[in-house]
Amino acid sequence: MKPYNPSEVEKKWQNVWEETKIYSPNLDSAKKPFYNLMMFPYPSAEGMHVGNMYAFTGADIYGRFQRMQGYDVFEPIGLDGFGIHSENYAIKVGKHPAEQAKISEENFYRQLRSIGNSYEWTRTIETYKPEYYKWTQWLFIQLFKAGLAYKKKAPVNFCPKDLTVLADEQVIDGKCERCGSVVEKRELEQWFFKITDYAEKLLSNIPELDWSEKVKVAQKNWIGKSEGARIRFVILSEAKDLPASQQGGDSSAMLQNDNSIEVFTTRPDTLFGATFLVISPELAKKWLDVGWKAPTGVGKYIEEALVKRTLIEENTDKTGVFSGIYAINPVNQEKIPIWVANYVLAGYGTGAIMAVPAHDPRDFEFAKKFDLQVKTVILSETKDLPASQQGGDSSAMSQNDKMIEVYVGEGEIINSGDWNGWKTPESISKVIKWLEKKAIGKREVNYHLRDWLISRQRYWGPPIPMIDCPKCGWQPVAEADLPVVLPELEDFKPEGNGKSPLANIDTFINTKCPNCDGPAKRETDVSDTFLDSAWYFFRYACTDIESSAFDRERLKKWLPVNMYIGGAEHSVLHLLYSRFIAMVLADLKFTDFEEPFKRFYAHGLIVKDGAKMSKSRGNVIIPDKYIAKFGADTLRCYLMFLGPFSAGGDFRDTGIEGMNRFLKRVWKLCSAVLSSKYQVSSTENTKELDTAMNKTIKKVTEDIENLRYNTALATLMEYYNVLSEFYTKYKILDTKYCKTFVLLLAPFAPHMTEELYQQLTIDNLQFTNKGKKDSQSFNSIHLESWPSFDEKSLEESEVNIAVSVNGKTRDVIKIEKSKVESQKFVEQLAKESENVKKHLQGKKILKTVYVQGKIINFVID
RNA sequence: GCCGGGAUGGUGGAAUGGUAUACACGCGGGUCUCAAAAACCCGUGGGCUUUAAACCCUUGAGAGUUCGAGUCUCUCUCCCGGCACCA
Repeated sequence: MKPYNPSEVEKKWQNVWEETKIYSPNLDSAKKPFYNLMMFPYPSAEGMHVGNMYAFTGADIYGRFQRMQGYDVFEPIGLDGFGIHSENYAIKVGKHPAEQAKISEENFYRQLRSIGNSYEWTRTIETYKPEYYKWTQWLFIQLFKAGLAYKKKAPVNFCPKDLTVLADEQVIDGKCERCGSVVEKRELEQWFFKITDYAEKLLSNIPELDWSEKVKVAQKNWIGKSEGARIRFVILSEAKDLPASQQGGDSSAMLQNDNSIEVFTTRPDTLFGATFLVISPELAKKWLDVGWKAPTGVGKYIEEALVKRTLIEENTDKTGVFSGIYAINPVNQEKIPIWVANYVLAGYGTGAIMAVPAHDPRDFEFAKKFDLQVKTVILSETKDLPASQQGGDSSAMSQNDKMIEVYVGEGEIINSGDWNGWKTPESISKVIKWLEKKAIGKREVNYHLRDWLISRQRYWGPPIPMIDCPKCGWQPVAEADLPVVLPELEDFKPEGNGKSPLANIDTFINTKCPNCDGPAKRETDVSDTFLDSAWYFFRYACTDIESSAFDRERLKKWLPVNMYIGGAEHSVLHLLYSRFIAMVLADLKFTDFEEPFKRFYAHGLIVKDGAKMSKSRGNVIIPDKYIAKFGADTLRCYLMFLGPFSAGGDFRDTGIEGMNRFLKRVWKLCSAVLSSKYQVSSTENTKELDTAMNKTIKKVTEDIENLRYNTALATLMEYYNVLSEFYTKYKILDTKYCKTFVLLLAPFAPHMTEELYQQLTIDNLQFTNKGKKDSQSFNSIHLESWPSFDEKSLEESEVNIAVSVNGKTRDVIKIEKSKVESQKFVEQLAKESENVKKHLQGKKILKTVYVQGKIINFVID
């Protein structure tokens, strides 16, 4: 056999696989469907880096393993090429995004082919092609029809560099997720999806997901459920200059007709301790707008606070001003002041809070700064607190503030009339019932999750398929008229005027109303890239269907996705959006499942020299040159051997050579075995080989099932060492050991194992191809059955038993397997060991612990 | 601040409460060669500057549970990731 030449072998088999379509399951007739999905790659112009390859290889190994287990594995691939990132790059290199997309697509697909994954190449998707985004637009329309898409003027995140708005999820630490610019708050009219309608379902479904705890917790925190009460405070009638709110239904704490103000709290049990109210500057501004005559200085403060709000929120200094108005605490009728302060958020709850400085650190800090009353109403359960701290009215905190600290924990309610003696938090619901009875407040649940801001003022995305008619209002484009094709624009750059470049194209804008046929105008914004990727896995299974986005029966067969592998950075963005879309489609009776991903596995990150790979650092590794030098198989194995798949690793050139050596040795051994004339089916000493083989099968199988690829490879190396040693010694090795070896290695190094397997089976007729599929022209290793192991062969005739004295190992003795059950025998043998004798000499054995077949421990005084 | 995950040789890492350091990288020595590369062989946690045996120490620090702890419990230090004025 020829020496190992990866580039030759890899090209050869990649072509054969694609021609014979061995990775293309029949989606309608498949008996055991397995949807193996990896996260939609964004086709960056620089090409695929090793981080991508790491993720894809890990996912592919799992898919290949399942295929050899007898599943009809569907492993699709495509490109998420719409979006700001692609558009910005096109602008940078002075190309049109569509032109750049073509170049990137070609390059990315070439690279994807070179890494040797078992992709279904006949069902690719590119989000920027009309045959795909037609259905993205269709999806938008379904949401609109269901009342889940609406356009509204709201304070939104605006990126001054990308010149577009961003969803909450795309703002990290007040900065643009993409470019890192500090995000501004702007009041703009935008399209939203009502993801908040699904907050409860998104949350309550989490326990049934087979996802890592980390990702589940991240989603849980992002949804951020808080249970509590909405409580009404009457405003003192002296404040006659306050106008009542005209329109009802406003969820914010606008003044109600009966001159009251509402707050949300998770601690209604501390209501007796509420010594003042605080409203957000935004809410105060609304009051001003409807005619509130604020005292001098208050209006100025509000304006200033609002300006500061649009900047970065790094300044957490609490500021505020007394509004001049008082409210009545509904439970004790005390007159308490209303303040306007920057530490209250406008977008959460009612935009107003009741401040309980004794039991909330933020309120405490504020009260301390402005010398406001602090009133303890929860008795601390911590026994060693000074008695002075435990209860009583402590308004004079400024005189002795060391004595008073905030207590946020649980305890007994005190100084609270009827509630005294109740234990919190168990009695919170009791408190709420009490409040409801007296019509002071009612139970309320709030979520951190906001509606998904879906519109973008950019060019490179699917136009939002909506038409604004002066008579009929917003109307969806007729489904028969889809897609709304993205016009080819010369000047596609964003202008930053809050409008998409499409707004300059009269021929695009002017259209007819689908309802009344009168003149109307098209929406000119495009949708967020995250919408493209929120449903692509539906379409993969239905790329051959032209009449609809997907076929219900097809989806029933293939979805939810059996295994989804991707980066943890999408824990809240993509995964949450996809779950939302899947739930909506289920509710609209398009599909039969709510959760799109049964199992999600987050892989680790590949770094270079300890730092995240990035263009700006100049440490991005493109796999091409390594593949050219060592082959994709070597690189695949190297990446998987770095460490646990969930942990990622540091990319280093030196390790690759080691892995290349290993594969070369495997090739060499198989070649030698093949060319040796005397292939015997059994030799004198094959017992140890059988044991090693069966052990290896067991371990590798378990490891791959649990995505422990690094230890699977280590086990294979150990197995190689056994085979190699044997062969060196006897110059003979039955090919079955080699066959098993290449079968186990096949998911990791698909090309070389295919070549070796073909050689090993070429004139070996007694070997039947059990896993053989319908119309294959050759018996690919990748369609073979995964080796099974014989439990009996795992048993060795002799076992090693560690002998320890007081827990310290002093010797290891060999015992015949048949004798391990007799403790007496083992004990006696152990005591005969010279070294053990030495340690037992003159000591009294207090106790002997024997763990069968493993260890015997003598406890001495 | 809250939540989640970590810390093991020179390096990446391995270990259902039962022989810590598997597997590999690197390094050292050797074989082959005029020489080098490749390949192959041997060695490789520390005490320990000869070898072998024995002994002692060693899984971030300290305590505890246990016949026995890298693994379980508590306290602490440091690192990584997420959320963060969400009432």
